[in-house]
Amino acid sequence: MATRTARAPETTDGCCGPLLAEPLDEAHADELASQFAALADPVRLRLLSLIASAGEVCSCDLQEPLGKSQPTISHHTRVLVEAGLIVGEKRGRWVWWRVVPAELDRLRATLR
Amino acid sequence: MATRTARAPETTDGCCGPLLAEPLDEAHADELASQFAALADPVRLRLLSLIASAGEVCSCDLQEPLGKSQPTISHHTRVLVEAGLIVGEKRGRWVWWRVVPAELDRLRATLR
DNA sequence: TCGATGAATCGACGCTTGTCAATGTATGAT
DNA sequence: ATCATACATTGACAAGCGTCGATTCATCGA
Repeated sequence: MATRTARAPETTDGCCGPLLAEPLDEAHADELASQFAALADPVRLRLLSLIASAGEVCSCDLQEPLGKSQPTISHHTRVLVEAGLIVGEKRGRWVWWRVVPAELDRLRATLR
Repeated sequence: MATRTARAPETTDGCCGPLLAEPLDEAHADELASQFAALADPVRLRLLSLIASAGEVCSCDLQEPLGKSQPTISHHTRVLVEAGLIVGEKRGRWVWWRVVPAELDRLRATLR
């Protein structure tokens, strides 16, 4: 969530230009790989897709369409947060999730 | 390699428009996830990057920069082939690898 | 203050994955 | 025909990951 320390976009500075232009060094490869790993699970993709297409989603609306337990969903949102792809804001009793378009843009840009 | 049945781009037809426009169904999520999984390893990313930036690369030139054993590299190329991201052509004694730009484009397009 | 509710954490389980040594297979040179 | 070389496959092992039940933590309403 927003209040938790998200450690992903420590990289937002200048990491990882086009993957295909010049060979990656190991450090950048590790960072990139862990971001792609966040997308390498069907449940997380559907989660991300749900959040993105709705603009903003409460956790309470995720469990039913995904068909997973509450701890499992919490685990997946955490992975996406640590990858910098979504952020959660705690409002009242619920957490509202949004995507981070800039981070998706960065990822997309590496596939050039 | 080119002669092995690559089972990835059975999807090249019309799978998976923008991830962020509408919720993914489970089938598409599975396919997409396995493609991202192919990118979710630092060795494979560097492998892909090496191939892409060189245009075409012989396997014999991969082992040294990657610092992995021959079977390990063979394993990773296989994963990338099955994801449809590279193709290999056996010429003489060597296999030459190239990226499949269209497939990378498809993947990139899903991150919108 | 207390009980109820939403979400994060913990512990455990089975499955998948990355890695390598050993072996197999195909191609080229002698 | 035989040997050397380039790559694929197999088998095995450790590490990582997805999942859930149980528990804990935090927030709100009564």
